[in-house]
Amino acid sequence: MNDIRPIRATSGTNHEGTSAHNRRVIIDALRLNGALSRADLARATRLTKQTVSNIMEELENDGLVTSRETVRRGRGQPSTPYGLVPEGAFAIGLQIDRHITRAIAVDLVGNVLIGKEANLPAGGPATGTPVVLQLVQEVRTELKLRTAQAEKRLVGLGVAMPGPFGIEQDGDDNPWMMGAWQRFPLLETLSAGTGLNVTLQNDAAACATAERMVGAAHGLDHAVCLYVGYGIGAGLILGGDLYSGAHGNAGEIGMALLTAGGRLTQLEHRASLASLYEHLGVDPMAPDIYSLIDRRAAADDPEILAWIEKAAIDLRWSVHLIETIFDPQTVILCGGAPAALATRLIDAMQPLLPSNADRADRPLPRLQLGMTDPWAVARGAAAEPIGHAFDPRFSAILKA
Amino acid sequence: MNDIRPIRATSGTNHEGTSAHNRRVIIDALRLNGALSRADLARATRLTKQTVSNIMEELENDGLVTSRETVRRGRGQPSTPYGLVPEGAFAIGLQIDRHITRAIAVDLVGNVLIGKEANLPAGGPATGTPVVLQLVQEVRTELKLRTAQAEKRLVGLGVAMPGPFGIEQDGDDNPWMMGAWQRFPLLETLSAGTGLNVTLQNDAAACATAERMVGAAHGLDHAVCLYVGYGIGAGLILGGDLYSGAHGNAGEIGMALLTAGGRLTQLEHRASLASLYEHLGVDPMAPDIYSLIDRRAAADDPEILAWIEKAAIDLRWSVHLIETIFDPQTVILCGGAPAALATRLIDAMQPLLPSNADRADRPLPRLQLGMTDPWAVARGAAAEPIGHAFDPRFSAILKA
DNA sequence: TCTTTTAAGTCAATTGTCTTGACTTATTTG
DNA sequence: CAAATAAGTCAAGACAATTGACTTAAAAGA
Repeated sequence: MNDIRPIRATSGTNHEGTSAHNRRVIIDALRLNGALSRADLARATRLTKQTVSNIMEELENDGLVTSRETVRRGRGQPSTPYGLVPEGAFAIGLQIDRHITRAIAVDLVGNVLIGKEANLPAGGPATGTPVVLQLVQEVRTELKLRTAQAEKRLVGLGVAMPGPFGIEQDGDDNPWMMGAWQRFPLLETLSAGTGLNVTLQNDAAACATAERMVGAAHGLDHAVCLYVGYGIGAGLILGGDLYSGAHGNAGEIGMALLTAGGRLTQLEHRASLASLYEHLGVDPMAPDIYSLIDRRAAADDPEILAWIEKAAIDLRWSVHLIETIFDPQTVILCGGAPAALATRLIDAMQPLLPSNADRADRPLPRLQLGMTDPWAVARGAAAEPIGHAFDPRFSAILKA
Repeated sequence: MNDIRPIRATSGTNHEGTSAHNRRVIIDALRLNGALSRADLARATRLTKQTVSNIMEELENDGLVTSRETVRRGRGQPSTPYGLVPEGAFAIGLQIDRHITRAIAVDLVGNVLIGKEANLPAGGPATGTPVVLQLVQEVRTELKLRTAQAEKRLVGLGVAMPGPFGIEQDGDDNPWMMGAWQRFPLLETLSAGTGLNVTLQNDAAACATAERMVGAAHGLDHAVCLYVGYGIGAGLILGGDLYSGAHGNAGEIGMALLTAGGRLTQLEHRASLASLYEHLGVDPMAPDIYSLIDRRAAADDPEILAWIEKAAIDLRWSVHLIETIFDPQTVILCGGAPAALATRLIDAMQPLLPSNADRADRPLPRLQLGMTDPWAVARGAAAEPIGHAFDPRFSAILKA
């Protein structure tokens, strides 16, 4: 009698879904192509001139776009391009790493306005959460002082930290593995502490998000970011969207197993900054380690070069694996590695292993260098709420 | 002056996109849950009762749904469930393999109505295309005889064959690698030869499509089908959709490199029916090879068991890799391997390697058995046009 | 048995959003 | 200076979902 089976279904949509989608499509087109006239937008989106005009008027009233100088392009009435207003929206990005946390404020077009960092005390979330909340608060306050409208145009707080999430791991007691943070109800805590919409992704995914919004993956539908940081992971842009898997752990290739020296080991143990620090015998906790590595790499320090040679073998394999499995348009090396190290790694990885990605008509290189500054992860974290609020996506048309 | 840069943008949508989406959502809900009343559908899709009623009337007129016996569920007017009409749509699926081709006809709910197979002569597309077209024509003719409406309800021809596509490979002259087929303009030829909409996917993707429509991946958003056939590949259901990559070659894990016996080799060389045939010294061209292997496996033939032991090592690694990289809800072993072999493979793969997929709250097993009959690939090929025509997808709301 | 409650489903009017076609404006071309 | 071309607006129309009142049919309770 009481048939309470849950019914599975996709949500339907209605006029508002249509309208929301079309707004996003227009914002996206302006982000990808720069300023465009209403007529250009109508052609590109296949909407009618009139529809575009109506939406543009709305967007202008909402402070998201403004008109630029008219341009004459041959016959006919000159067109009036419209461009995104950077101050149309803001987001805060937060990176939580092993011994450091960084918070930044970005605007609608991805400019970094403010960046602050702080040391994270040992002791996990119990002692770390107040530090993190304090840092976010500082950035938020400064943003408020700079731009009066910022507070009400703040679309969310994006958080990035190393994964995997929700797994009981071996060596979970090792503070470097961040197990305590990974099992902590971070979203709820930060949401309650800030009153903002909070989202979480792993650091590789955050890098991919950043590359997609303003970097080498801009406008690409299929790209994989190979993130080399303290750990190693892949951020996946598949079909135009970030892919996170069923539990947010997709792309954790650091945990992929490979046979090296006759025994099965994790990729992470062979090619990551952690393995470099170990190789060099330096303390990963040292505050200036990033610039130290950068300097030594730039000076072609033989110890570093030796590690690069070794790591390149496994990274070459990783690129081959990524190309074979994902069939992307390009692979982007990005993230926590200093620029001098990253460029040398890429050089050492040449020639890449033959793969399905060898095609005569490639418009993009198989492997390219992405962002390598220490703030890249935070930028990606900040890009997530912006993208969530403004990018065209299937779920955005569906009813709540 | 002449600024002819192409403008990149997502397409907008309008009322028809909305309506098309809502129709698809309803059909999808009926496929996933079986017959549902209009009120149930309204709740599940978040559409209003009235909207659902309007759409149901349309769908009934189009012959896609019919009412069932009314059911009393407590107080209130009894509800009238509606279910999909199997004869509402048909599709033809075509598998092209190394020495054999199979064509089937399926209906809207995935029933296989007709299946025919033929030997493919050596010589590639030049000699094979007429055979393939003939086979499709036979199935189509028989379908027409059985169901008067079938011809005008035929939504397309789905083709599946081994990948990768569009690559110049080593050993391309080897007829077993099907290089000539892979570079042949198959879509155009079949489209011209049949007048149908034709789509192409690799055999692993086809299996995943079949598992999604009527098999173990039914209703799952994140599932990977590990296809073990003459080659080995992965069919990827990511975020509710089949993922094919930038060039249709995503999931070609057979070409992934691993170190075995001290040297780098492809997974395909270690664990695939090709490697089994080689191990057994049998001719892969033998017409009854499938049942031969099935019988020998069922009888626990020691040579087969030896191969299974060896292949299980690499397949365990594959499952670990898939879980690590895709973070799916489940992995499904499916495809061209006979049932007796597949079940023994799964047993031999236990225990699986520890991975991110080890979670206390798993609702599904990490590895399960999917379809293993020789027709699975053709079924998946046939499922593609049906899914394309009736499943909710982002691209279906966009303007042409 | 009769009334009330509850739920399915319909009817008719309304609303929100895109589309259509005619029109205006501004520029280049000949 | 007229014709051609393109950007952009105006006002009416079309389409599809929504709303709220209504009808129908069954169960529950008095």
